[in-house]
Amino acid sequence: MLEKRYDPHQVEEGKYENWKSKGYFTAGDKSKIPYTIVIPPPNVTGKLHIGHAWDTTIQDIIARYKRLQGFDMLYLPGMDHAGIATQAKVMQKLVNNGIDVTKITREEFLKWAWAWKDEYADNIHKQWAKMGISLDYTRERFTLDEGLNYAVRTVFVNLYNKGLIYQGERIINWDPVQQTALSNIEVIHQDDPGKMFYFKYPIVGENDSLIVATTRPETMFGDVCVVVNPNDENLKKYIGKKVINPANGDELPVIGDDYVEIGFGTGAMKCTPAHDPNDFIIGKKYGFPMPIIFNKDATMNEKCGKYCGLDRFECRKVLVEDIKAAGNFVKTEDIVHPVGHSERNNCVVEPMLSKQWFVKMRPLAEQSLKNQDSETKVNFVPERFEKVFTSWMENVEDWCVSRQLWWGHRIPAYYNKKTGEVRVSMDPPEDMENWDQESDVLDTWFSSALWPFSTLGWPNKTEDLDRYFPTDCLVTGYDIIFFWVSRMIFQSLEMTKQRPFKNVVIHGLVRDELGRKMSKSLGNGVDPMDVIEQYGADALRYFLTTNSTPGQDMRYIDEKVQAASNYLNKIWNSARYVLSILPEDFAPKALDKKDFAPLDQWIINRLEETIKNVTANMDKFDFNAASSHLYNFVYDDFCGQYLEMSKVALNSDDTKAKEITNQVLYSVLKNIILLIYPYTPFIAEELYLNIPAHKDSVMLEKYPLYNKELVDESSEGQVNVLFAMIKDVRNYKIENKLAPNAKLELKIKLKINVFDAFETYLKRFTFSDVEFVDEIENSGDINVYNEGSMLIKNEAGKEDLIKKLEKDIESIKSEIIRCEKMLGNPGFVSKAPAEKIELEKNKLEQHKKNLAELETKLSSLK
RNA sequence: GGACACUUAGUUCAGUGGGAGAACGCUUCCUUCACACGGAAGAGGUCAUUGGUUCAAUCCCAAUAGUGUCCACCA
Repeated sequence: MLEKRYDPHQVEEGKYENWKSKGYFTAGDKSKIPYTIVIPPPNVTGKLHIGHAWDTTIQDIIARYKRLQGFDMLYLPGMDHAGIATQAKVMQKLVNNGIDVTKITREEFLKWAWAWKDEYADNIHKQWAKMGISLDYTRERFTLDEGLNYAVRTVFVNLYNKGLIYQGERIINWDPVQQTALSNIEVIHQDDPGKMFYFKYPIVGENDSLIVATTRPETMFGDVCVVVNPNDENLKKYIGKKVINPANGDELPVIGDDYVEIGFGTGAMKCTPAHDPNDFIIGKKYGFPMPIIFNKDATMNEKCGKYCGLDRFECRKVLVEDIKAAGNFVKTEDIVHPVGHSERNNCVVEPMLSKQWFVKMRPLAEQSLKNQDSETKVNFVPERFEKVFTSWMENVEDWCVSRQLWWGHRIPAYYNKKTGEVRVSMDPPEDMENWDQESDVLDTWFSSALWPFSTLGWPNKTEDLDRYFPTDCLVTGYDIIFFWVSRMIFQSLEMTKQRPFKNVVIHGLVRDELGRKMSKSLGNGVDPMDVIEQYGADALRYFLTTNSTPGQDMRYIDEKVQAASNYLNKIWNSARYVLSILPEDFAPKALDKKDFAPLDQWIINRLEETIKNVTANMDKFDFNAASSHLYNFVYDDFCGQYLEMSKVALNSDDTKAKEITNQVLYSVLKNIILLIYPYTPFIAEELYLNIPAHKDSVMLEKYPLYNKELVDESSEGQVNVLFAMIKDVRNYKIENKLAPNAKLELKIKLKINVFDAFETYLKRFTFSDVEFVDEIENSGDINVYNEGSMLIKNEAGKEDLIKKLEKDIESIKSEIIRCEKMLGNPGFVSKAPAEKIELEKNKLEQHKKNLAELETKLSSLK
């Protein structure tokens, strides 16, 4: 017997471990059609946040839905080593433990990092379990494990041999805190307040000067020339002359290039090829030297004279003061301009000339774009995100993949100690003593990009790869379309000649109650484990997946989780009630619509309709729409109507009616449990295990299928009359200030013969005394229905009743006017579809009929 | 500078080319034998603004305003 109150903790206790130990999460049934989802591997840097909970719950709903539909469901788990983020955290931990990280070796560090990984992986496993994520742990992978390293090396060597990976000296984004290169998308441009400095660059040998503006005076030590537009009437006379760099007194040539925009700024631009991507292009074009003026930690280096050793921002201050003192300062302006920050630690990124490894993106991007025009395109849900992907691909630049870190896949390149020859190969050269391996590792996203196939054993031709790849569905947030989705697509197409997934379901971000992004600095993050502690995993899951439309952001609102919990309590209690009625020897039988009373038929019609709608929306990944169909069915149809009305049959002497009612109650309850199961597996399992004739787990059941054979709408009209009567009686009692259980004298006449079907219901449920008459007296208070009428003898509240009637008549009159206007419009009659016209005609007729009846009633009342 | 999204009830959000919906909140009533984490009844909206397409626009199109997000090397 179920407890009176749904207690999520009691319900959720032990279920996950049971499922897992029984092997229900394990894929591999060859008799079924495979369906594959790989988890977006969370970083081993910390615990899962509410965004992860959303992401994985969507996946789990799909997984549980597909599994119940009879697919061989593979939901593959794993985690990401998250190079920079993890290395930073482990280093911090070592510092906190008093370890001198400057003396530590690569090997020692990696030992610490692996220990860290184990600890955090353990934590994440526990969180997945709490949330009920049905992952196949027999196939769990880590982006840094042996097999994935093999895949990474294979891809690197392959791309290198095709000329799609190269080593080059280019301007990259330098993170001076982590002291590593970053890719473009790891840099966040934000508008920061800053200053534009204007300096005089005196002309050599003349009493004249050029005014040059810059936001980064400290880079002046790397200036190689000043550029003006050759068509600039005011400035072209300076081309060929030399100017003095006010920072260090160097003589710089003035050159002409139409890259510089006339009229922008002062019209003269200083060129620092080693520290600005545009200047780099110019520097290269004219063959200038490219002096690097920063150390790796972004302090000034020896090229900066007395400023050597100063922090870049400190240098800026001092230098500006010195230029002022020398009389070359013109002015400053306060400006707001975009400044690049490291995505990981928010420090200001420094553009810096550096030798790094790059992936040549153009050919790979072209291939990905071309694939979107084919039948095997990746289907974005919602569709609009495809444009985000394609426009990025169209403009993508080469991808800097080398990182100056330890925690990651070490690049399989080797340098010959004597000749300097570079060799890229799967395995180290045989005479390794003569070679040094590249010390850099690869960008974390390089290995993540291979995730959908590397986890299945690629490049080996494994059974799993053959069976489960390409995967069916990837679920992720729109914020990592560039980082991850795009890269999986091009790597997969290049390496496997197949798309990595058929569908990619994009969701938004979880925001706080005020719509703000959750962040550590605001301290407004919500820990899913706290929510589970308070409301249970099922309520959290239900809330997360039913409160937004696909691709849209969502706010975390505590009351809504509470509402979800109330809904589950509602289902719980209805189940408790149904189970309390079913006889001990109850045995489910196949339903046959010829046994149904009109009410039974009605609820079965509603159920089948619900199954159809839920399934259709599940298939579209629209979980909000799917769940609301079920919600309405549970509250309005099942609990609101059928559960109450069926009490009549249950309390009657009609054993046949009782038996059918029991069968219907059982069937509806079981279907509700199965339909809610993907969302809230714990409570579904608990209820399922309490219904008669259950299997060992709800996970062994079959998902409901729409069954047309059970549907019959011929008695809908009768049921609707009944419901309308009940509603009117309730209204009547309220309007007349009668107690809900007050006895009423009613006279009812129905044109269609539903007396047999409803007499008991009418007597038992809503009314206390029902009197049936053949004719309705044209006096007293009368409520009229399409198929009949109901007479209520009434003395009290006559005035209120008249008021209400008048109000109803007003609104129905305006409806009639609307209909008549429409039907009187020649445009409508000639152009609207025939069925629309028919519909309006019927409406008008109905309204007129209702109006006449209301008016009769009103006049009889008066 | 480009691109995308959003603007609907007090709040958070669904939705549809032809009579405006949910949840929460609010008002009134009810502890009646599944559930007061409940039930019944109800109030509350010129669907941002202005044009256009259409027989018909909250919905499609365009512009405007506001909000948010992403992309972008402009000194």
